Amino acid sequence: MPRASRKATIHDIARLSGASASTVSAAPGESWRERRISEATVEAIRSIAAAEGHSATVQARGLRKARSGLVGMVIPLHDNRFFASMSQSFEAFSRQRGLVPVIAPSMRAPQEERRIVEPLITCAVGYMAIAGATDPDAVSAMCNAANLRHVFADLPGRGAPPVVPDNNRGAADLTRCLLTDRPITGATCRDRLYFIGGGPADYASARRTEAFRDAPRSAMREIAALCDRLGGVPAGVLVNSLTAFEGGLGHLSGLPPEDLRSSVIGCCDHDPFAACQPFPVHMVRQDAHGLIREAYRIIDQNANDPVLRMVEAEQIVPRTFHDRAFSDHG
Amino acid sequence: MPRASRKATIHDIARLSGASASTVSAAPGESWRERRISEATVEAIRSIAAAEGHSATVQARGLRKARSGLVGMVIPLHDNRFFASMSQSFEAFSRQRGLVPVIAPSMRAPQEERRIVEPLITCAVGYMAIAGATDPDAVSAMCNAANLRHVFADLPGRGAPPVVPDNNRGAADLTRCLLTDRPITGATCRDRLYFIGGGPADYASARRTEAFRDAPRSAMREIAALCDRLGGVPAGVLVNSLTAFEGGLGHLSGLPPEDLRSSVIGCCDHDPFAACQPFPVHMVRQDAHGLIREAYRIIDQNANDPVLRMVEAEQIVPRTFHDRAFSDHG
DNA sequence: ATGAAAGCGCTAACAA
DNA sequence: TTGTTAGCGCTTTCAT
Repeated sequence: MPRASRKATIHDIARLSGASASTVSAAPGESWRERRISEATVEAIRSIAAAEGHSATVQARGLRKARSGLVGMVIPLHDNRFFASMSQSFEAFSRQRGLVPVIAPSMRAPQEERRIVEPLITCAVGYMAIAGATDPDAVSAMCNAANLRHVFADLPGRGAPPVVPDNNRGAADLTRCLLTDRPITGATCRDRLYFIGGGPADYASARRTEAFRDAPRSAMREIAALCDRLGGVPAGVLVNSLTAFEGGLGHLSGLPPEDLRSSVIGCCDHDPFAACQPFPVHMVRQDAHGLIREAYRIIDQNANDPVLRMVEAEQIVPRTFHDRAFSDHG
Repeated sequence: MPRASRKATIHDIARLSGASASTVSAAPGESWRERRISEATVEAIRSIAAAEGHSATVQARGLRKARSGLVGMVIPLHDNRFFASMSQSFEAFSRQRGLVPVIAPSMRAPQEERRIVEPLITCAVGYMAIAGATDPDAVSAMCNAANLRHVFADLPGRGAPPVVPDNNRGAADLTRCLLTDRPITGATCRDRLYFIGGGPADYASARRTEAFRDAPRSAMREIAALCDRLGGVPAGVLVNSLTAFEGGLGHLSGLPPEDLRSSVIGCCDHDPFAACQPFPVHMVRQDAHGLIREAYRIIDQNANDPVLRMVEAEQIVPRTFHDRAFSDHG
């Protein structure tokens, strides 16, 4: 089924059209206007180029113009709701600008992160977005050495503009919702709000792969121990992440339903199925699209100040999972 | 913070090391052996190249060798568990071979699919994997015109080797599990097994974006109508996809728990949270990694026969969601 | 054991 | 309004 063994070049098109190579070169884009080439010539060239299936080779053009037409993005992994949403948005914004995005997963390992950034740099990407960086300073150093503009998303760095979700705000809103749902007096130990699955240390350590993998189990132990100590499920439980929430469910779903009746459960991350429990679950959906929109705004503006940009998250009220499609992160 | 304005070239390194450009060119790889360059010279060049932060520009090398070092993959969208797993695997296999993967989402639209394939071709990708193709024949035509090897995954095409999940086998296994759980006599209409959320037509039409988005709602209507007609939840419900399952839950979770006690529910797709319901759920997890492994086997073997390769799916028994980490797709 | 030189396909001055 | 020319940075014969 294969056909042509060698692709046509502008010289072939030049020969076929009777024009010169440079005229052919100018035809596809808009530069023929400045070069004052007649529209007729351009049309003629375009049509025979189309017939021959010619299109400028990215390598040659890139070599000449010192730009590859590629833009890079680093994410911890594809196989994750949040980062996949970011990929999807980055794709859309990039294509919209006529650029081809190269998205590479770092696997949450600083070493791998550096290994991933290097080929992106030698690919001559125009700029780079780094999401969930484990070693932002190292990445910044590499980018700066190559004079490459970059932004950080989700996890901040000091070497380039960072866009982060407003986690404090999100958690605060969530807490307020929980309190509205079930006024908490704090009269007894059980009548309080507890936070499960990571604290301040999470930023630096628990985001690493191994800890990440173990998060469900450890959250399950954590919540089981808490309930055991208190003699029942506390009035409010706020779970840090979906992974932890999964573990939390491991304990909570084994309990008789009436044990949960007077408790409110919340999670700082969102998943439509996770939201669908026999008890109400308050969730916060991170705005991955907004994060990337903001990142692209920085890129478009050519900003490079390291001021933190916050993007607000969205409150998800309990049991609304069927109001929106599973894949609808719009 | 930016530093060097222009990247060092082999000529710079040549000048600095006292060697010639061609010698510098041979140093990084293995070709210096055939060229009988002394190991000492190579080491010297390598060290000063490293010091200068030099690495061969992909554009120039690609132009010269007519290969870009890129490999392409087309997926319907990033923001989906199944396809994200495929991306993740494709990444790993590609990097393992020293190639940079470019993964582009087609949004399940044939027109977009063609728009996406074109830049990949002009990027001179070495080969291409197309997952969930909506118009495989058009893609094959484009690839063949560019003499580009390619394989299809998930959805087959006739123009290149296809790797597909063994859906029939998966559904059959699932059905057997359901029947084991709750022997179905078929004595009454309710005492039967029903299939929700798509039939044979799904392959061609319902996979389209619009239908995809509407799937939860339509599945919810479908199952509600069924239960209404039968006067209750049937003995067995097999749901086609996660999106449909989400809609199904919209109905089922509103029912009193005892209404579901004598029914078995199954889904042809898998999600750890979806599996965590107040009633047992049988699920099938597609082997995205296996699909890509097989696709890469085809690429490595340079095969191009259009014989269907099947990859088996994995049975997920009810309520095991906390046995594995959320992100652990092994 | 190494250097010189000729391009890969394209674009942008500079001519005409 | 268009053609000619000189490279972009690298690899690869072919000559030393």
